[in-house]
Amino acid sequence: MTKRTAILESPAPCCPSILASPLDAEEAAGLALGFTALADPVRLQVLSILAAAPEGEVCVCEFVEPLGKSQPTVSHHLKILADAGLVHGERRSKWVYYSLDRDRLADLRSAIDT
Amino acid sequence: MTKRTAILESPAPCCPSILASPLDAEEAAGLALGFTALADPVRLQVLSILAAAPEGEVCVCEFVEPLGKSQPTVSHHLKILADAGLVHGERRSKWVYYSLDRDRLADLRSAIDT
DNA sequence: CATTAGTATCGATATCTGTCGATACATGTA
DNA sequence: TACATGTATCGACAGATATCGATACTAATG
Repeated sequence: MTKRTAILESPAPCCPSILASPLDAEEAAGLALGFTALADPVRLQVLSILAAAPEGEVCVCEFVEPLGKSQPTVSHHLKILADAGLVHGERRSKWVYYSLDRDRLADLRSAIDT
Repeated sequence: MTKRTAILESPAPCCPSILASPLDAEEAAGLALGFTALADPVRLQVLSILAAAPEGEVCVCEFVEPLGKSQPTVSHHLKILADAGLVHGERRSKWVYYSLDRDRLADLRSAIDT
């Protein structure tokens, strides 16, 4: 038994909450990875642009001008967000379209839920 | 008028949401400061310890052993959390007691609310 | 006043991170 | 095949950050 009470045999205790019980170092490290992805202005703008996109997806090239960053820098931030599971990229011909993973964002939100 | 619709003359548009409309660089920078405070395992543990404290406050010296960090390091992290508004410290005789600011945490949560 | 104990600051250092130019890779087109 | 365009990776560098020992500050106590 873990120290967090299981809720009806829930298969994966996906997201530890800060406020439930004191986090051990490992849980904290995992959560910190997620929040590190949010801890940058450019990446927050990326997420907000994705969230506002009518089609739900945005091509890499469409980020460059509004963010005011170079293409390699944009690519770098998209990779960090993708590694954190917050976005997903899909190549369609020459272009790569990124979309927001709202479930993953909800996981992080619930981690700081009261 | 700002681009965010005012809600009944709400005085301070305290917390921009990622998902409402595309953030400008300034809004994003402000939010990133908050998430930067959460982007560290030690600080997440600090918050979880505070949240679990029955009295709602914890003395600095009580963090050192469970965190496994030196006293200066603990003090450093508490300062970062305090600067971000997530905790508040109050000196009582020799000791400084820190408590969690749940409202500020809720602000950050709402910023990534769907 | 001297001492003790808790906390914050300082200085140093190793590591991480954001940024960009150059370049490689991928894909469509002439 | 050669070329053009979109994207990712590489290499380098400046700035930020986590950490700790030494030290200064604060408050109680002998």
